[in-house]
Amino acid sequence: MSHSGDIVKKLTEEGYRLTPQRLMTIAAIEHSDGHISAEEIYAQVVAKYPHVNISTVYRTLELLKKLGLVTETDFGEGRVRYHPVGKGHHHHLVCQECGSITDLDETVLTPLKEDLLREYGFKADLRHLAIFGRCGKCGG
Amino acid sequence: MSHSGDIVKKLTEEGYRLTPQRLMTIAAIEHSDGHISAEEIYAQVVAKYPHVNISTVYRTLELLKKLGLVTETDFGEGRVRYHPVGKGHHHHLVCQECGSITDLDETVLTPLKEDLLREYGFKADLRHLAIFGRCGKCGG
DNA sequence: TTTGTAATTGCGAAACCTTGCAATAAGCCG
DNA sequence: CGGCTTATTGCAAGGTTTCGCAATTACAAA
Repeated sequence: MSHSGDIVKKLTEEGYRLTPQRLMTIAAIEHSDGHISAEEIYAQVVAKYPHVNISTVYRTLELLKKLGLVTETDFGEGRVRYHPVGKGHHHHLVCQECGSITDLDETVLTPLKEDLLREYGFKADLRHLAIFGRCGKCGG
Repeated sequence: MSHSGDIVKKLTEEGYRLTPQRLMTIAAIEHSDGHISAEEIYAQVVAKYPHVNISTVYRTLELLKKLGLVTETDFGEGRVRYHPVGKGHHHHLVCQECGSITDLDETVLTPLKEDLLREYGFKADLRHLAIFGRCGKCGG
């Protein structure tokens, strides 16, 4: 299982420095509901360290993505949201008509992932996907 | 089958005005190899109408998307690419290690689409997807 | 604890895309 | 063909994200 601190531990193991900016960014992600934007993270970090720059938050997010510690999902809002991998994976059905969002278990994409691996030798990174379309209510 | 002019025809039918800016944008998309960026479209339009603004290109692209005439694909380059629907659908496997791109027939996603429709009544719009991961050569 | 070094940050600028608003012009109607 | 209406455009400003560079600082080693 995972708990708060996993991300910090991994960073240390990999030899990355634990700066206050990184620790605050990580805390914001881990204490969020799991779908937090860079701007929201930045707001929390600035509350404690007013001189911090938002580009540092973006750089931390990029690092955590690279290490596979957070996933990035585009809900079509004009900005991207972040989720700690330790909190589990899932996907979202986003209705382009009414904007409703339905959560989806990650197993829905397992057959596709296996297909791509078998047919193309490709290891797809499908951990937190937003799929756009029309929900049942809005029909087609 | 489809040919150049389909998009213009559809716009007329739907009551949209055929401005030179729109016609040039459409021509650029239709004469492209099928994966053209807004900036590239803009460069072609400006060559003929130097006073045109890039926001007009973006607005035309948004309109064509809404009408289902072009698809938008994010190859992870920091900008999005456009493709005329008339030229057929396909998907891409994008390797995050070496950057290689493998084309994929759209049928690969048919089972997933049917699944989502059956289980959730959701009509997924999966016409031109970029799937990220690692290709066979780069392994994991 | 102090020093050294290289990773990290802050800053400013820039790239990509969107939006509000006033000016323009496409297409309809006479 | 000429005027009318309103969709469309250009412009300018703003939002999100990235990047180069010089200054800072975390951590290792003395």
